[in-house]
Amino acid sequence: MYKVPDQFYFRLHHPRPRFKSNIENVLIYMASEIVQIGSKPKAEFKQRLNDSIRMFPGNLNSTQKTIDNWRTEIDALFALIQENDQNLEPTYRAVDLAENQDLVKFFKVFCYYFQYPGGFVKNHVNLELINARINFKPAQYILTMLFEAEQKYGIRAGVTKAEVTHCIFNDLRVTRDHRPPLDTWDLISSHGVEYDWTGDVIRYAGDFLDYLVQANLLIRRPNQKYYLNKAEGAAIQRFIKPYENDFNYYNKIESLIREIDGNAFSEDEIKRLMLSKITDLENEWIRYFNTPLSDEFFDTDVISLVTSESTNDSTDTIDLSVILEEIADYSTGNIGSVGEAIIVKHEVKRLELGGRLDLKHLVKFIPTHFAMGYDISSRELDGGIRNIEVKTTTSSREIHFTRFHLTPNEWAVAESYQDRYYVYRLMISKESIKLYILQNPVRLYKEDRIKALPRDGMDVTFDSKSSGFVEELLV
DNA sequence: GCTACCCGTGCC
DNA sequence: GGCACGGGTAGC
Repeated sequence: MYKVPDQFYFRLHHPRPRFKSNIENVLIYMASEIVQIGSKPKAEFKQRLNDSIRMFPGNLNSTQKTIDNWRTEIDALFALIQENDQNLEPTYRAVDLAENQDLVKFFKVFCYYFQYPGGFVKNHVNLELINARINFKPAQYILTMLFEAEQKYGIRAGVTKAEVTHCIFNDLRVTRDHRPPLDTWDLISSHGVEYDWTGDVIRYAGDFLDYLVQANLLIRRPNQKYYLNKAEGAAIQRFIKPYENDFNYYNKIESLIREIDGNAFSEDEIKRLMLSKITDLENEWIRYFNTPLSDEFFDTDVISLVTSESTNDSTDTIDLSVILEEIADYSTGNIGSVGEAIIVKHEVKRLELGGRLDLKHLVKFIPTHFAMGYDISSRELDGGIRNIEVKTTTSSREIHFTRFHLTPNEWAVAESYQDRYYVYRLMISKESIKLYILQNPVRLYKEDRIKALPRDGMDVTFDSKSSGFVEELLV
């Protein structure tokens, strides 16, 4: 059994995600609820968020303890809430996730910013990391290692959770001394030794590798190894390059260190000063974690997502690449415009199959700046108008619970067009593209078939499993 | 005393 | 073996 030599052993840790198998649904739910609550005094904010968590399917009978744990741990890890004066409020990241529902992008950004030391662990833990001189960005290190190994040896380089745990995460020669990634690869590939695979030991590195999969940067094969996702070459290069901005604890505490060096403080005083400085950095960390990145930097490239090597052997999924070839012109757009392009194709096909070739040319995309309250003007088979608002989500795995936001204008337009107004909910994942069609959302709401909460328009929630709105995508 | 990550334990 | 509940417990 391989063990890191004692003098180099330092076990890294981050808050443990609950709901691991359901993380996409929980994250969108939490972000949406946090945005819905808005800016509120601390106690009220916490209470309202607890109430929301309690309403999440399966939580009705959980103890208060579990509810509190959800609230604090999800926020600690993903930085969805920030302090502002005496209030708590949603962060930019929470708003972006709630509104755009681009989970792949969310995880890319998360992995990009994730580092040790980092604001997601308690201050005294960060102090230990700083005292140990740890300075480690796991996404950058892992992606660089796999990329360089592939370049040098011309192979497909894959790693297991256990290898990443014992040869990268828990070894100061990497996390403190920045051993060249290729050297680490050589070590891993030459080892031929057993590793400790038991639960908690490999949990943290394992979770992080899974986040890289959610970000579409790695793929996990049935042999339990993680490989670079060839379809995301450009994004991977962004992780490998030096960062555009950085959150360097060591630079930020430099002046304090100088002050300590110049004075005869006791050990307790030094610890207190350091902890207080790290506490001060906490809000700055949340702001750093929420720095918006330019769209072309991280917006999900839908082509890359669906042309990724599949992680299962299912053969009954539709051939997504065929669909995407047809909309190749849009491949650099954000997920919203790709979704709209897919729906234009879908509508043309629907009219064709309905024998109305004469109406095809009337399917039109309406640019957002016209503020019509819908994205696409299409036709019914009887020639009547069908106005369509497209709402798109991406994630690595399929998600089942879904919500979307309609602006005040969209909701008002929906109300006036009634049965002529449709919401096309398009959910793009590595495994499939699913389309849910909601005709006349205002009526569905009045008939209690969907839920909607007013917030600068309406937050609409429906359950894709039980509501029966699913429609086959025709492209 | 309370809060919020930490992580043992037991379920699936 | 993976995963989450909810008790543990350090630090505020």
